[in-house]
Formats: sequence, C-alpha cells, structure tokens
Amino acid sequence: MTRQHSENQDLFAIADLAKEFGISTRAIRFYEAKGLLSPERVGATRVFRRRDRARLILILRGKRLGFSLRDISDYLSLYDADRSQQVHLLVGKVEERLASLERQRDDLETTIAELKEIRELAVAPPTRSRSQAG
Amino acid sequence: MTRQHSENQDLFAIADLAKEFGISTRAIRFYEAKGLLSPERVGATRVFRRRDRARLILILRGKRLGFSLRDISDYLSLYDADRSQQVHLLVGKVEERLASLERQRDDLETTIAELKEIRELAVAPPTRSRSQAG
DNA sequence: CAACGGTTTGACGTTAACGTAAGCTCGTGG
DNA sequence: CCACGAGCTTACGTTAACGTCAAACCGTTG
Repeated sequence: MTRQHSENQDLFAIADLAKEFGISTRAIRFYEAKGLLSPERVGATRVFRRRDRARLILILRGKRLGFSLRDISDYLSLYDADRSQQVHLLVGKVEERLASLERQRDDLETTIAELKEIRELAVAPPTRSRSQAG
Repeated sequence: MTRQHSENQDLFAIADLAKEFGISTRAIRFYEAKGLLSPERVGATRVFRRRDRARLILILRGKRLGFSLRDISDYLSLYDADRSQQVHLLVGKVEERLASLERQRDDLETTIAELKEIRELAVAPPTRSRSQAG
C-alpha cells in the first residue's frame, strides 16, 4: 500500500507511521488505547491524519525526555486546549511543566559539564600525586 | 540512631540516606542489588560512606533525567574509571553519552520553547479567524 | 478460487523498578 | 524479661509499556 495514489499526502496507514518513526504497530495501538491518539476508522481500519502524526512526534519526543505516557497525555492536552479550558488554568499547567522541564535542563547541564570534565581528565596526564595503591 | 556521636560525618545508616533523599530503604537496597551501590557491612548492617552518598546523588539525578538503572550503572562507571579502563575507550563512552545528552537537551529546548509559545497564545487574545464551529 | 499480505481484537508474557508483607536477628529501655 | 524499633533476607505483588501469539476479516493477485 503506502499511499499509492500520490494524491493523499494527508492519510496514513498504521504501518506507514510505524515505519516512518521506527516503532511497532502495537505501540501505536497502545497509544490509542491510552487516549494519546484517536485516528479515524474506515470500517475497522485505522486511518491517521496529519494531526495524529504530529501528536505522535510529540509522544516520541516526550519519551526521549523520559516522560511516562501519562505525563505525555497531560502534556498533549496543553497543545490542543483550543480555549476549551479556562485560560488561567491552562497557563498554570504550562508553568508547572515548564518548571519541571527547566529543572531537568539544569540536571542535564550539570551532567554534561561533569562528563566533559571527565573527558578532559581522561585525556590529560594524571596529576601524579599519591597515584599508587588503590 | 542517626549519627549520635557527632564524630562520624562520614558514616550513614540506610535510613539516614533514605530520609535525606526522600526515597525508601527498599529502593536503596535495590540499587545495591543492581550493583549501583556497594556499602560496607558491620555484621549484616549496611554502612554507607561519602562515596556511596555521592553515587546516590548521581543515581537520583539520572532518574530525573529519565534513565534506566542500567543506563545509570554504565554512567557511574564513567565516574569511577580510575584509569582502570583504557583511556580511549573511556573517552569513547563519554562522547557517546554526551551526544545522547545533547540530543536530549535539544528536545528539551524545543519543548520549552513550544510551551512558552503556548503560554503566550493563551494569554494573548485569539486571532479572530474562523474561530467558531467546533 | 485459494493463497497472501495487512489489519483488527483479544489475551497472555515480559522487564523494570520498586512496594509490601512475612519471619528472623539485635540492641536497648522500662 | 520482654516489648520495640531498626535492619536483614526472601518472596510475592504491582504498574507501565509494550512484545508476542492466536484467530478472524478483508482485498487482490496469480
């Protein structure tokens, strides 16, 4: 299959997305079961559009950042809050998540800095002081 | 207990560390079982020193960054490679992890930027264009 | 027509990271 | 003396995030 008509740049089969993002179809169905995706159906077959594809990208990025699907679900709701929620409530949640992410960024910066230091130490000659007996 | 003599700033009971870092003693024992910690023993009782406490800090930071204990274990070995490993091999691993972390940082920056944009959009008045019907 | 590839819905298996409970040992204090 | 709290080990329970069949339903292609 894989979009044979060249017409539909907007419709994706489950296998298309699976291949594109290097995940299993099972995973995609699982995300739907958890409410992170909601593809349309043609008969029983799932049909994905751009919106779902975009959400999938966010899901995978969330996973790379170490978040649970539960977290990611909350996170996605920030994106499609089409003013369906009270604005101040939305802003509150965004602020929360931003704080968490910025903390994570600090952790990350610290870790990167430490690793770079380790790298330097590894390359540089040892400091030659009580280096024996361990 | 909790270091009654004021003398030993260097010895910690399992409960001390658990309380200090807000985790369970079970978790600490689990980390030991996985080889991430190796406290000394007095009889059967675990006795932790600064080194283990430092490792615990790294473990928890790794967890906040979303890494598995397996990953963290590899990561810790970078810290205590006392030239026990071949230097170039060490540097290789450090580079690897750095690359991964910097990718994660990019994801993070992207996400933070997007959230800030959402925040602005939420605060700003809607763009008033085909905003009805839903 | 019959086989084949792709898809669907169950349903059970698996791994990670602990939680929780049971049963035993110590050292201490009323 | 005996209860109590702290620690230990062993072992089973739990949740998340899928993996892995199994059985059945298309659509089409040789």
